[in-house]
Order: sequence, then C-alpha cells, then structure tokens
Amino acid sequence: MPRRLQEEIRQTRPFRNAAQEASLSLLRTADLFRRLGAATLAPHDLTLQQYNVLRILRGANGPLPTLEIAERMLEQAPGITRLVDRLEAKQLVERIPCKTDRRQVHCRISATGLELLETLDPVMEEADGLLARALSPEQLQQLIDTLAAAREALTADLTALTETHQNA
Amino acid sequence: MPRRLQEEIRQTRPFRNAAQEASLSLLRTADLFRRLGAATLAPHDLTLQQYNVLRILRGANGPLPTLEIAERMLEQAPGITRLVDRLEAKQLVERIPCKTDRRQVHCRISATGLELLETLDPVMEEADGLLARALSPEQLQQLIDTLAAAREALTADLTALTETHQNA
DNA sequence: AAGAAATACTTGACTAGTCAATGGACTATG
DNA sequence: CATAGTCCATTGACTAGTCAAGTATTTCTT
Repeated sequence: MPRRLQEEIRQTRPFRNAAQEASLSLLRTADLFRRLGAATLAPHDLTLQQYNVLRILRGANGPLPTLEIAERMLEQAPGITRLVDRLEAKQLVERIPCKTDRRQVHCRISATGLELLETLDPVMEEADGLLARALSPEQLQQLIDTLAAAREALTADLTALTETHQNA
Repeated sequence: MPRRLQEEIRQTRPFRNAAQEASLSLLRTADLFRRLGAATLAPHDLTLQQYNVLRILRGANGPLPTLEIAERMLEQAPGITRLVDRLEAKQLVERIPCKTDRRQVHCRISATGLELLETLDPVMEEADGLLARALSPEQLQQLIDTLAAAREALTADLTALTETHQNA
C-alpha cells in the first residue's frame, strides 16, 4: 500500500486539488529515480549526464557535432561543452575538429568508453526493471501514455512562456 | 495526438521494453515541468528551490529548524544552508538562533516573503492547472496512484543501494 | 567580393545537488 | 563531572543547469 505523498512531505493540510498532488508526485518520483540512477553510476565515477552523453554517442554510430549531443539530451547547449570536457579528460570521448566546417567539433566515444558502457548495460537495465517490477504492464503503459499527453501540453506552454518572456 | 518519445529524442531504434520507455518518459516529463515552474518564477528572481523553501516556511506556521526544512524537500542537508543564505540575503527569510538548543538555527519567512508568495500563488496554481487541463480527472488520479506505487518500490531500492555502498 | 547575419561552440557568473570534513553544542556513560 | 559520542549546521570541492556575452567561422546579401 503506497504511502501518501502528503505524509512523505509532512504536510498537515490535504492538497488543494488533484493537479497539485499530481505535480508534486511527478517531481518527487522523477527525483527519486534520478537518485537511484546516480547511486548506481557513482561507483564507476560517472554522473547520469555523463552516462547519457556516452549512450547518445554509442547510439549515433559515429562522431556527432557537440550541439547535436545537447539536442538529444534534456539539456541546454552551454552545459554540453563542460560535460564533454570531463569525459574527454577521462578519455571516454574524443574530440575531432571537423574539416569541412571548422566551427564544428565532432565527438566520438572511445574504445574505453564503449567498454565501460558494456559493463554498465546490465546494471542500468536493472534500474529500469525496478519500475517494471513495481507496476503492472497495464500501469506501465498507462503511465507512458499519460506522461506523453502531459508533455504535449507542457511543451506548448513552456515555449509560449519563454518566448513571451523574451519579448518583454 | 502525443508525439512519440522516441521521436523526441531522435532515437532510431524502438525502446527495448516498456520499463525503459516509462523511465525516460518520467524523467523527461518531470524535467519539462520543472522548467515550466522555473520559467514562471524567473521574472520574480526566485528559483524553484527557493520558492519551495518559502512555501514550506509559510506552511509551517512559525519558525523551523534549518534541517527540518531540508527534510521536507527532496534535498540533502548541506544544500539547505546556502539556499537559506540566499533567501536571507533577499530578506525573504530570517534566521533566529534557538535559545534552548544553541546548535539549532530557526528560520522564519519574513513579511516581505509572505507578500511575495501571495503574489505568486495564482501564477503557480496556473502551472499546476496545465496538468489538469491536459489530463482527464481519471488520468490525473491514475497518475497519482501509479507514481505512488513506483515511489514505494524505488524508495526501498534506493536506501538499500546507498547503504550497501556505504558498507563497501 | 565586402559587409551583415547566422551558426557552432566557448566562457563567465550564478544557483544548486552531493559528498566529506569540520565546529560547536548537547547527551549519555562511567 | 569529565569525556566520548552524537547531533545541527556549516564549509569546501566538485558536477551540473542556465543565462548572457564572446569568438571564430560560415553563409547570405547585395
């Protein structure tokens, strides 16, 4: 039986409405999940974001321009530079200046990086599996669909909001 | 019609399984929501975490020890100090040394802080309302229940994982 | 072909999360 | 009542997200 969110955050009053409770649930659950992932990667001296970059580079089957990586992550552009800096320092990623467009820098996962990912694959799949074990297949699919609908709405509103702010 | 997550992250291959898709959906949706909240608060020079602290202090009906605030947030202890530092610098929060236990520092929301929160209440409720408009009441409730079940499982695993790590 | 605009990063400054270590204050034990 | 252990809060060091500004390069305009 799931513990009430209200109790988790020690709030005495009930939620004003379901929307608020859903919002907080979403944030707390995602945070919990991120921490689980982070804790899993910590012994390997990788952060979640660094792991994401490696995954993207492996999936790309070849070098990728720096900003192309950023677009495939949740993240905004500027952060990617330093993220790749650290991966390059660990020799998990290589930077290759692009010959046809000298503004671009291509990033490629190194052999060491690939080996590391292969080590991590089963461990990280297990983390995903926790969700699968906690929820029924129907719940899992429901969750996917509901979240997709939510993102649909939120994306529109977010872009509207930031654009308005720019024009102000 | 919701855009496929697969397309959002430009992955050519389908997901290996529903658990993985659900995990990624969860992380992306929460991130979107956090950005929406951040964008809403930005014009008022508040971050989401600062806003959370103010909300907690308002809800507490009185001063709260510093670490008690941390426990009510997702966050680990050490971060709270600097968070309160910044709120104190903006004069939204006051620190009061505790007389009965001089290790403790009590934090209280200031009159300015309360006014600010009242200004923000309608704006932030609107952000929550986006979810409500995007989803049916049944979907909303389903989401709440499903996420609660997920947290139940994840909490257990997370504590197990970090404790194992400590003993290693 | 020269100048303007756009592109691909890069850097700096600030906020924040996390871990390890520290300091001051309280408590329990002997 | 002294001292060891515990607790509250803080600090330092590192990783990261975000915005604004800067640089080098390319493309567009004329």
